[in-house]
Amino acid sequence: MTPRTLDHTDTLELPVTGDGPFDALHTFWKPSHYATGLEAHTEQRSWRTFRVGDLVTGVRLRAEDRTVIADVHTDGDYKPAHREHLRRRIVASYGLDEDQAAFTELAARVPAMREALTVLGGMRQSCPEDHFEIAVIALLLQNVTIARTTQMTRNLLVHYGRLVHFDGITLRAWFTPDEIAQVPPETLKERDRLGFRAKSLPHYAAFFRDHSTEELRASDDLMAAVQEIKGVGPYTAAVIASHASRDPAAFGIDVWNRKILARRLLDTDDAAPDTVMTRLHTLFPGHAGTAGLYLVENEFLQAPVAPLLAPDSVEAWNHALEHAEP
DNA sequence: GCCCAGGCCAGTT
DNA sequence: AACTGGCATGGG
Repeated sequence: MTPRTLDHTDTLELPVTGDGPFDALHTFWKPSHYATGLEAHTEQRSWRTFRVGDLVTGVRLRAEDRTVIADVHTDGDYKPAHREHLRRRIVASYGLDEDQAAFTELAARVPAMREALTVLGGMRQSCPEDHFEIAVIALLLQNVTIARTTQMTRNLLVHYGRLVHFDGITLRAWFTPDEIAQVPPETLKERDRLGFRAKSLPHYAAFFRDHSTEELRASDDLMAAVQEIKGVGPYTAAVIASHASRDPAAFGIDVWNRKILARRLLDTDDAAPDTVMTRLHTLFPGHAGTAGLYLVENEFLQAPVAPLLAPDSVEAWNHALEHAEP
């Protein structure tokens, strides 16, 4: 499959206005995140695709001190509205305007958080996905191993996403709700191997097609609103709230991070979800999500799920994506 | 075979 | 309200 080439069309300089330190590497790249092909990271720079309305954009990100420099690549008619949309999206996705002082103050008083804070201080939540995209990712995480989540993600992106090339890197890009809403559940089940999720994805697509990001951001109870979608429960709703809406208090607990938090906060191999959540909210009132993020990422720092790319392995990365079998 | 994965729903107590 | 079985699929 030959990727569509995106040309350099803009450069955005985005100051980090939130207080406290800024850890660019661990803000752009999360050691615990599985490989999607939507983003690639080296020590010095990151690449990521964004759907901006009708446009597919490819962005190279790097930081110079407290300024994030985003080199934008597109293949379509890039207008001032696209530029403004993308600027807001990147600032929000990486929390460049968020204050961290409240969390840092709480965290400094909790011994179990000391190591994570030392190693990752200045890391912000990262969610380049919009509400629809992160909802789909959470759906694909439900009750399966990461290997199968990765398989399903690849199937969907190969069949319904885009393949693009810019600044020397090849990446996949998301499908929009419109682009996938009409795919029949049988196809999602049989061709894309989604299993019982095949019935849910069309409901997700229809909901996010009919409710804009702006509308959802304004919702006074987002978690309740998205749980109206068939296939969205407490876990998926919390992932959407903590990631896409950046609610620092929301944390999606699953069998995986539950064990990590039980060990770090309760000194036991495992515990009931309620026990873990109560402990997390008690230790970090209003910031349970941020606290969970720090503890989980610290856990994966030494053995990342999708490691950083060495600069000389970009060729192999591109080849793998361009020759992926559906 | 059997068990379990970075859950959710519908049907029972 | 709180519990339970079933749901798809693939890997150990």
